[in-house]
Amino acid sequence: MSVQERKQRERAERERLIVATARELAEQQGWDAVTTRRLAERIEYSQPVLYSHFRGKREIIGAVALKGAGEMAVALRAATAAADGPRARVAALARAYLDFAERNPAVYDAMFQLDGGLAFAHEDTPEPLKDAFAALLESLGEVAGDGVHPALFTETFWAALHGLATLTRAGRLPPEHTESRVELLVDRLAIV
Amino acid sequence: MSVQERKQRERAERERLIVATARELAEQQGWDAVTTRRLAERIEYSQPVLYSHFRGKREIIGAVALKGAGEMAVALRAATAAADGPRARVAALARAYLDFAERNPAVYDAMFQLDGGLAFAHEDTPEPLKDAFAALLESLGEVAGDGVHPALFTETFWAALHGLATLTRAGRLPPEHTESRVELLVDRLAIV
DNA sequence: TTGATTGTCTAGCAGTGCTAGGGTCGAGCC
DNA sequence: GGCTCGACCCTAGCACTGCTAGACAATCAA
Repeated sequence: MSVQERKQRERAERERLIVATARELAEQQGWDAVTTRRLAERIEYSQPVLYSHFRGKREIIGAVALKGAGEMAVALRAATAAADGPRARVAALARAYLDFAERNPAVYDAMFQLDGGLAFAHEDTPEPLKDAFAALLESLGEVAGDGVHPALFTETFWAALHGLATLTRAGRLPPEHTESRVELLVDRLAIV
Repeated sequence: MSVQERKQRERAERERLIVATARELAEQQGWDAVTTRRLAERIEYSQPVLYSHFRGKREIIGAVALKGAGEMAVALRAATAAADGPRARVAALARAYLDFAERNPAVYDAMFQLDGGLAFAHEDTPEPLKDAFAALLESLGEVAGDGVHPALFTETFWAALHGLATLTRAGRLPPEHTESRVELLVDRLAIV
């Protein structure tokens, strides 16, 4: 059985390699540059190997998104843990979120912009996605204010951050006053 | 000279046809379905004709975006004109914005999601885009609150709306409580 | 009627995601 | 140790994409 186990390990390792390479390529040259041929060449296998791991390019994007969601959750929790008081936590959360989006644009796109074939806001939503939302909820829930459902408040705040992140990166918003916009958002939306 | 004028008119008419057809196709089957071949077939000309009007697909998307921006500005102004008082105006604006995004998803994508080769937040930003932003500013500027720059407030509010629009349509947010989210946004962000 | 210019189309390029089918190699049995 | 068979992977190819060169036809000025 040890031979089979080794093969399974190697397969899992290769799958990680595919996802990591796709992510790397996307961060370097954008998702358009992530073609199955280029990806195959970088992992030093032929194209069909990709399809033995994933149904298609879409699923590879989905895998990158899941990995990214896990990392984002960690980053958000780390940022909020270091802050004192609800107001500071929310501010830290917002900055950490935008920072993650700016530092990992391709991953962010995979999560929220591209079609990775993932289910959102569903019972069969993958765990990392639920957890990333939970990380938002933990800090945002405590500043929702009376009579406002914490989840609904979180969704709204998240949408605002998402709008800032995407419009800024797409050149629709000048990047200079990002900090002021975040402050405005936190000041007005969060009730401390 | 009348012959040349007629030709020019016909060319302009064909250009409108291209843009309208691209938009129609995109709204019906998504932008992925808008290929140069399909588009050419629908306008009953060969592909190269498209390239005598536009540098490429990207510019066609840009043309659809510009047309859409003009329509959005009209829709927003119509909605706010019918409302009494700053608070009601902002609420009407927000609803009209999300309504436009929902009713014209392909146009909305062309404007804010896809690369149409347009310049944003620049001095050489095309007029329709500036005007759409101006339409937002007209109603949002009056509820920015003391010490907050109207343009910055407008950008932030707009980003929040954009986040709601895109996340909802991409299935990242459940569509049920959109109205509650909008109310929350207006209540907290707008200072009346 | 000719010559030139403008306009359009056919055909093709390099690239895309994805897959069928053949071949190789190694694991497991005698 | 040798053999068989199945898992694995690669070559080659499909139908499609955006875009363009070059041939051809229609229209204009002289």
